[in-house]
Amino acid sequence: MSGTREKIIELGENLIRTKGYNAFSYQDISTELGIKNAAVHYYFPSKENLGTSIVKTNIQRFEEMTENMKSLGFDEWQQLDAFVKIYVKSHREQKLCIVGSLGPDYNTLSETTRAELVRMTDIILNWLTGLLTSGKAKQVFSFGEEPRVKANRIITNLMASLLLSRIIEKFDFKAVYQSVTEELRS
Amino acid sequence: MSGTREKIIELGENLIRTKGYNAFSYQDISTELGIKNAAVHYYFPSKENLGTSIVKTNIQRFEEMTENMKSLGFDEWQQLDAFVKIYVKSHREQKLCIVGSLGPDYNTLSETTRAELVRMTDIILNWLTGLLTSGKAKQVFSFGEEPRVKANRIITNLMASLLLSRIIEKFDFKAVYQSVTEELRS
DNA sequence: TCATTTACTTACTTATTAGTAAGTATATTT
DNA sequence: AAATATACTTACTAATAAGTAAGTAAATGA
Repeated sequence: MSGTREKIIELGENLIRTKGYNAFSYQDISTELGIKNAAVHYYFPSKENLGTSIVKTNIQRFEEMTENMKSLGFDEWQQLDAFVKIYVKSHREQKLCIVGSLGPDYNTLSETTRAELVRMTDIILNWLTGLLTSGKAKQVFSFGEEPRVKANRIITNLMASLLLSRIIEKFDFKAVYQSVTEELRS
Repeated sequence: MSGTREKIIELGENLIRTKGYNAFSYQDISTELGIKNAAVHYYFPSKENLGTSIVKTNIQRFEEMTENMKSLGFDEWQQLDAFVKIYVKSHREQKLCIVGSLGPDYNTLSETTRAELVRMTDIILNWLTGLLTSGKAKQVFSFGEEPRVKANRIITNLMASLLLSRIIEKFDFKAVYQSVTEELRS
């Protein structure tokens, strides 16, 4: 096993998050990996297939992370910090998140890829809502709104800040994510 | 004058905001307008050219709106409401905003289109920052953060909420934009 | 009225795309 | 040792993309 399949998924994800789904081609991947176009089709018969696999991999990664935090007994603040760190890392790597990259192309995606994107977005929003609900109940987080609305506002802050950082060089990404968390302190 | 040029710009904008920049073609436009491919190239020699014109048109529209509000003596709340309404309209039409649509494709855009997108984003962020600064000084808006950071957080809330509304059917867009404004009440 | 500009069409070209069918060398299994 | 599965390559196809050169019909201007 040379791990080509995994490399294709990783490269595909990076391409989606830097150029966008409709701007990358199988050639981009095959050239980078030093293989032929058809070799990519060997693993992923169609682009829709690859797109779906990339989203599925991301879902798995997210679920492993949250389950891991749970089993390690992370408190609400630790979990929130770990979550925010995902976006801080994306920002450092000048990448958008998967949802922010594939969302604008939603209407051009296949039904199966759409379904996975919906599932991923749901999982993230539900997880964060749960975290905020629990943190509010235990009074470790302090905020006035409904947890679901607060979750929506935090995620939109993080997602679109990655986008604006790409456009506006001096966009203060740090100020945004810091105010997101500081606001929750009581 | 048949207004073909204006129709192309309008259609192009709608295509960018529904399918994304790299997913639409001159064929999409020519077919819809009942003209030939080459006719679109007659007005806009290259796609980069069209993209740039679309962003420029949006900048003009935004500046006309803000100048108009100023000359009509709109107060801070009226101006904020008018601004939020742009996104409410986009939401109703199931479209993203131009920045949210072109941002993910930023790395695939030409230098000239990028420059206009940067300019547009700057203009909007500066305008909202100014509005929040003035509203805070007059104590008609109440918020703790720096106006620039608050502006960033409001815009990211609105932009990415359009995106999430596209993915998650039952995404509560209204709850987000209402909490954005209600939060500013003292 | 003649010349020119405007607003296109016709008919291409070149490049790139996703995708496929058939072949091959190397491991792995029986 | 023979059969088979794995991981590809070679060599394409068909579709679509952006873009162009040359032509045309109608309106406008001198």
